Amino acid sequence: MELASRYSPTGVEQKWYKYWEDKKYFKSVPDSREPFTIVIPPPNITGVLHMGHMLNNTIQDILIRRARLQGKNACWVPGTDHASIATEAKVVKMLRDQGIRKSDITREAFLEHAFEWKMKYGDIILFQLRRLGASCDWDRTAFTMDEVRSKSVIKAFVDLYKKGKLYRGNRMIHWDPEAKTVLSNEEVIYKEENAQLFHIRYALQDDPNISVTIATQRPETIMADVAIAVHPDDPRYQKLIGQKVLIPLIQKAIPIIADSYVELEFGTGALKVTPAHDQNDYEIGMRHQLEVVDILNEDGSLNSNAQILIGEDRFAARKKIKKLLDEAGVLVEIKDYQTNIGRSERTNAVVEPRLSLQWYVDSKQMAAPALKAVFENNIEFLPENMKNTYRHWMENIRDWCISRQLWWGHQVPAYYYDKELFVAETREEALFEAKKKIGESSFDESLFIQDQDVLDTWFSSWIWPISVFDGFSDSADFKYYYPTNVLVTGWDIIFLWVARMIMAGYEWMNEKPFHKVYFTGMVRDKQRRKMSKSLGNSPDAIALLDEFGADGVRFGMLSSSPAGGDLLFDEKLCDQGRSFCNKLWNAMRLIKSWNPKEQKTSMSDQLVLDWMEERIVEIYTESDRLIEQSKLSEALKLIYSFIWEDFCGFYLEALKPREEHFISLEVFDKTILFFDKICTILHPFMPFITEEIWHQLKDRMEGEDCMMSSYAEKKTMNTSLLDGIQEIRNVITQSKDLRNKHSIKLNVEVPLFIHQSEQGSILSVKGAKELIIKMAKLSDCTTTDSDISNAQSFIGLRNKYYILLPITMDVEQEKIKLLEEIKYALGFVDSIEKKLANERFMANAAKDLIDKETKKLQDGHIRLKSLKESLHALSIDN
RNA sequence: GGGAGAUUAGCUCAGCUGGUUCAGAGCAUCUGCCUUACAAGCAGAGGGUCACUGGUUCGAACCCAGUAUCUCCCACCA
Repeated sequence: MELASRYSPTGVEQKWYKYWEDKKYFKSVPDSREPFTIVIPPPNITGVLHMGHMLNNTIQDILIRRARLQGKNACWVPGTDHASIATEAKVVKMLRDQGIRKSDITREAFLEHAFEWKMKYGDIILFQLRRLGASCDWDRTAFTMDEVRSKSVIKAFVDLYKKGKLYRGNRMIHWDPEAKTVLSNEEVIYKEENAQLFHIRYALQDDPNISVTIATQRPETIMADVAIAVHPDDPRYQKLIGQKVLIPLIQKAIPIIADSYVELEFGTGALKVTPAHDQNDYEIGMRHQLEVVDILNEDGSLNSNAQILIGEDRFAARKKIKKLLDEAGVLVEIKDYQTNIGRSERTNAVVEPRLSLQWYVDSKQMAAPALKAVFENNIEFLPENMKNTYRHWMENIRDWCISRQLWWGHQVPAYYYDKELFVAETREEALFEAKKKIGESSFDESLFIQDQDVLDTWFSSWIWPISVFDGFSDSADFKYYYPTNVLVTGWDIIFLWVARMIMAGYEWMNEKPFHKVYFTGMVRDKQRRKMSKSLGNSPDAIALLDEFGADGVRFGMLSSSPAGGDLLFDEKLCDQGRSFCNKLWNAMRLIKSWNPKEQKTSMSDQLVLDWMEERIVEIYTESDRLIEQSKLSEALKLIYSFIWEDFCGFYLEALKPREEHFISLEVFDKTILFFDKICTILHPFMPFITEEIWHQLKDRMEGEDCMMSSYAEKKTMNTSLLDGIQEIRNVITQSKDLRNKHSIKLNVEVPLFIHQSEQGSILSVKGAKELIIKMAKLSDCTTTDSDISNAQSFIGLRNKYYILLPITMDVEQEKIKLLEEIKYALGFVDSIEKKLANERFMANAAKDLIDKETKKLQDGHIRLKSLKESLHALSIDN
């Protein structure tokens, strides 16, 4: 069977994914093994796979596959988030396209549409994750609004309420006029934007000739003004305090008050006080017992309290009122300035401060154990500096507004009868309580109504590590899998999600939800811009998978992605991943072309085999250590260069039969064994190609799959062998380089001489000679006791080497080269001698280090001597 | 306003507890090669005052102080 010279992931990836799934390799049930658990950060059902997901889930898959190879009971729980605001917006739009308005249908009808939408689109992203190779236990797929998760949410709410950690409060909140719901602080994104500052003149009620000029960015709210505030010490306004001014256009009289909140320097030093539409104004209003005039509707349009411009949207109203004020002659000036504007994370609408009655979680007491856990390193953060961010937020935590004026979500399990409030897990329970309190006889059930709001999406996410295992029902799964091992997520949701999960873990289970949090960076484009739909700079994830294959993309995502650091995505990296697949593929093709035969393994082959055996142990140990430290990209880079340089570049080249394809049985078998191990080591990173090669290499028994193989056993390493090969490779490179520099083609075979030193030479290693001759394309390789003056030379670890090239020597050039090397060697020796002569160094340095330095000094002296001899010989001969 | 981090090759970044075979990798560049697995390849090469200034130390890319530039987070004044 002829294999193409290029690896094609198409078909191969689908084949193996199905194979693994059919064999139920992703499935996990509690058993006696050690569990290794990850819960997925549930993607929104409105989402399609983007770069952030790919990065995130690649990392999770690597960790979970590695755990599986280590023999642990690996369990990766997938699922989706109902994404209250985002989904509701999508469904509203879908209905609008069908000519249906949300306001025209009932809550039940709307939810029916919404569930229908979810059924149709909600799991798309989970299928896209399969393309990436994600080895989730799909049987466990959870959804934040499915039965178990919904029950958990309600339980959590009722429990908190009973513990007195939930309350309703009438406060200034952030209102999203587009989604028509309240938002939590964390859902508002502030950004500096260009705005205008309007200076408007308010005339005194008693004397139209005197006026006060205020500065505002929102002139459309002047009708909601209830006072003008000035600083009590401001000399400009001293006489006016206590008097009244008229609001322009509507001529409403409002008092001038003094409040030290006002800054003298800003604007005109006079502040219009609008309690209904500004947090700080609200507080001023409270202090001065001012009324609250709300002139905005929930959609951001002006209501009848405004008296003018009723029904106009706030931004349209701003334009219009500007004209009106100008015509009235009260618009003094307009200044451009920059200010922070808060926008809704989901709809991007400018948020509106608004006074409203909402449900809150009393967060302060919950924060304490959550903060402690992280600072005592009971929960590890990666990168560590995220701890500071976390602490700052935790120490200044504000109560969490959890109610939302939406339909899609978990309806607040609170019920009202007249003015009485009943909170219970079911309507029946609440009803029972209500009747008990009110009295059965006078009870009118039609007056018994449930709270119309739903809960913040994050109120279901924060118990996700608990609810996916049905932890509130004390399940066996929960006991086995919780706490989970690691959470992999972006740092942008550290407050929205991570911090709250930790709080929830301690609140209900008195145990952390995960041991470690691996924060990934944001995926950015080459210009460092965050990838976003609106910029159009985000590549289509599926198209990428099609083009480069999942393994290629996984390689690309990971190869430049340290924890926490942002990833500058470049398709080139995926291309490099694809090339790597091709390299592996061709290594396999080479091995498959060999004809194993009963013959003795040559000495040089034996040397290479022994070396590779050591090298694999070394690479496994080192890469394992890196993964343990969560340095995944470094681990991958290490494995990559090992495979490319050592395995393909040296090992296979060294063993490759020159003309015939015959090879000794031992070499053949061992090579396959090595390749097996390499596949296993690489598998977590690039699962598809490794499984494919695994099966191409030889016929496997049932269940003998790369995904379920086991890691190489750790052994102590023979470092002298590793050093020996390093010297051999050095000699080979230098020999080739010298020929290259002198334009001697590689197929011109030339002799190499090794100057014997007291420690002998590399040729004392069995097989070294043959190996050097073969790899460096030499005619011969022998030792010598004297200097070869007409040859090109180079210095190895301990020996000097001469390569005899068919050229005439440039003596002067050679001398300069030697002098430079001598200079360096002198400095080197000198610095070590100084170091060793230093009492403080000898007293403080570890013994290991001193030994190492002593050895370095010896080597240095040998080199120096050899160099000097060469220079001497060169001078005498010429 | 408060806080965190960064500054190393043309670009993107490694460099763990200070120790001159550690100043590294990948990409890019240059030179030579279609050498029987791979041109998505092979053999090589060049390139850095480790932001700046001091200090600690026998020794500093690494520790300390200051300066400059940049990034991010939090809080927010109309």
